[in-house]
Amino acid sequence: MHNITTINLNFTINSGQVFLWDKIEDAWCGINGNDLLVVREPFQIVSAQRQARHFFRSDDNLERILRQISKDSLVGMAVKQFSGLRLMRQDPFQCYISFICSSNSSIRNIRNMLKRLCVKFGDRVEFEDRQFFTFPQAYRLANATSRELLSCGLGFRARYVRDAARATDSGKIDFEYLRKADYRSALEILKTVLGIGNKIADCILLFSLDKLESFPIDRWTQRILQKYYPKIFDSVTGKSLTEKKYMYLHEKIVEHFGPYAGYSQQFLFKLERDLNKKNWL
DNA sequence: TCATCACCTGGAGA
DNA sequence: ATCTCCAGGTGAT
Repeated sequence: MHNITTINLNFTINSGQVFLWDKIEDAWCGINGNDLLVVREPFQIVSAQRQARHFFRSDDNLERILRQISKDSLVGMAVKQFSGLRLMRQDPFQCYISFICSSNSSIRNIRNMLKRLCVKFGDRVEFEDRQFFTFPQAYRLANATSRELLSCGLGFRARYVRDAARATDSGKIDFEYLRKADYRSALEILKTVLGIGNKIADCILLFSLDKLESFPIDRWTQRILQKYYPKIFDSVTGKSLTEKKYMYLHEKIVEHFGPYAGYSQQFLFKLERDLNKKNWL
């Protein structure tokens, strides 16, 4: 049960990384790009499940990472409390669009927007007599009309989504290039897309492009830093996070939490949201 | 460079 | 029921 290879799907899926997952009977079903993933608990990664291994980042040296981030005592506590919580390696395009949609919205609402995009622009797949819709290809969203996007409830994000899809479709944004690029360069490139600022860029980098030093700083993360680390992160006081402040904070964060700060963030985020009884999916 | 403010929408809380 | 408020931010002034 406390084997380090055992994944707790409930913790993992309900930690704000993904939006298109549903628990159906005893299985968790999720959309990842063009794939439908179906997993059941207790879930243990075995070598044969190549796709699942990749998705759940089983290539990470988890023992080393958890040891490293547990040097911080609060993170260490969260690692024990949420044993089995993992970072996922999502389809980059889906992750990119998902977090662009997350802007000034709630998890429930984000999920609704994305589901409607899948139904309207994705492909229908069947599994065990149930219907699912995969995530749209970039060209489908790039060619969508604003009326169609608005009908999915995107609101002011419709323009962002269409422009972002066009950037991918035209090759201006190349995820495999970004995956190989260093953290800072990749961040700057993502931020050239309308609707992507520091926070959303960090989410995309952490959840789909293997940048484990990313530490998205949002309302919750700010709150966590202020509440538990008032001395170290005393610069989080103001409401607005300016560009300079964000960069400075990120430096301090990596200095304190280490090169796997992204994993730390995931445990802390889960801890604080649960503590405040916030809903997930 | 920094602080304010508007922004679509729908769910939760009063 | 009806209304207000706000939600994992960003872009424009």
